[in-house]
Amino acid sequence: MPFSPPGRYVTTGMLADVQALVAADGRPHEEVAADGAPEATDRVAGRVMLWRHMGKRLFGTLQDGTGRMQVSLFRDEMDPDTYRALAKGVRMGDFVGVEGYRYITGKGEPTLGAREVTVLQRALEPMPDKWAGVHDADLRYRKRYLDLLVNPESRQRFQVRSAMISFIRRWLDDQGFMEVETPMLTAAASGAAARPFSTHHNALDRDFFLRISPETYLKRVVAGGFDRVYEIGRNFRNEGIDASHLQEFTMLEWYAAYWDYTDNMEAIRTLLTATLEATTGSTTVDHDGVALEFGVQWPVYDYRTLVRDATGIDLAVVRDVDTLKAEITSRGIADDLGDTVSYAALVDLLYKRTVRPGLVQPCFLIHHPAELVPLARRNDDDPSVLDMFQVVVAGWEIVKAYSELVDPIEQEQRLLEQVELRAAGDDETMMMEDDFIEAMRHGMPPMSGLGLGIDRLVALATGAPTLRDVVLFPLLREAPGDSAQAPGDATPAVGDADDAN
RNA sequence: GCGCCUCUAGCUCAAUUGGCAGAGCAACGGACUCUUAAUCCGCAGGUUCUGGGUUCGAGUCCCAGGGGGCGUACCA
Repeated sequence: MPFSPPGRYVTTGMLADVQALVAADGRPHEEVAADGAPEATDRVAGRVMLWRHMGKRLFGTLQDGTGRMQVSLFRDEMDPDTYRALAKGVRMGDFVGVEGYRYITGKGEPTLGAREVTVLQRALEPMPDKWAGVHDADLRYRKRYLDLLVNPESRQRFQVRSAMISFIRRWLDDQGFMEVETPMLTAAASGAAARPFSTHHNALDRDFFLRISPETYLKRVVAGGFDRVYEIGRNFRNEGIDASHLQEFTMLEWYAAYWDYTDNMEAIRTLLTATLEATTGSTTVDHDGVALEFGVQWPVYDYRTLVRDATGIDLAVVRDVDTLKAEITSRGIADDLGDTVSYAALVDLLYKRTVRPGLVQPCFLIHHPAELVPLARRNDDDPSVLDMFQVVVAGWEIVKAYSELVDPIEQEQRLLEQVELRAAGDDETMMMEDDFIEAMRHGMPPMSGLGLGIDRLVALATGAPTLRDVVLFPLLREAPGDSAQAPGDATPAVGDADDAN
């Protein structure tokens, strides 16, 4: 059967909306038909999910972004040849438009009785099993369109994701924050302790890094006079993959002049509870059968106290690499620490092994040792710790924030210490950024910034066991036999390639 | 990176101790006037991830490689 699909199909509404209208009408078919040939009142379009052919009558189920709705075709109500062609020619997966009249079937199903059916586009490949769907994780990630089509819980995760980001944007806008964009291709990877991806700019014949954090650029923006700014965007870190880590992940960072970290503690608690309430309808999140309660005051834990209670190691006393290394190994917390050269890396390892897994309910973790973050402001009463906090939930860090270091002299000194560590073999230190120091020398107001891992928040809120389930197309290895080139391998064709777009 | 598990038809899964590779759904042909995963009849569908090995005989056992999952290490 030859179909000639049109490029456009005007509907009178989305499926869920039309279905509600039909249900509200509520007239059985006999009643509608008693008045003679019923007039078409609605036009809908969607993908054919079911097509049940019963001789002189057939029922189809269409699906669009709002839901599903049943349509029916009667041979007696249209040209028999057309009916036959549609009954035989339409397959699951095809897109069709249906113009028809409203009625309720004997079983109570709101249905659009077709006067005219338009095939909008055929599907040449078969749909996944209509009942079993797609379960294979590999297939779900590589062919996400099939996953979204047949797995409602996957659909819903991405709807929640979108709603959360949208809500967060509005909230920040309402608080007087301005959304800005800063470079992803940068000369120095800064703002976090992580290994970067590197790439090459041909015309400049120079290597660049994909940003691991927008932090130092956002501070430059604040220095420029925009007192409250935020950016929602991708960060890239050249690290391993697991349930709570992705190579590219979406981060919200904001900076507010004249705030300190305590202002951010209050702000993030307000924002997160409001976001959960608005997008999931509750401030309680189920996590493997444990109810995570966001709607209360979150406990505040002192970092070094927790580490001391969990391990017996007092980081206020143990201040150098070698002693700490000895303490860790002698207590059997870790054995192979031979290549770890920085105090910060050891502290971090200690905390992640012993403390973090026990932090299940939402909590604030504050006053990390000063060595951990070279961009954070020291505490006035105890300069060996930072005015900093993290929000930890279910063993996942979803927020990191601190009062910012805005003293250029101290900043330069602390970045120099990072450079020395790098020279000693720690490849996850920050790089020196002279331009950032210079910006600070021109003057920066006191401020506090905050970073929120959007993917993790969405995964927690939707019960997704892994971040790959809340990212549409997570990075995977090349599929066997896949001829597509990875983006990094793309070679421009001969000639000008710059007028694409 | 390392360790463990896994890969069978388009999809979801079977296949006894190593003994003829199967089912449901989808597809294809047909029947059917109220279906809801419609039902019924028929038909077809395979490099059992790839390559090697052991064996009279391998989906099954062994070796190497690839994809995926989980754990672990690094990171948020």
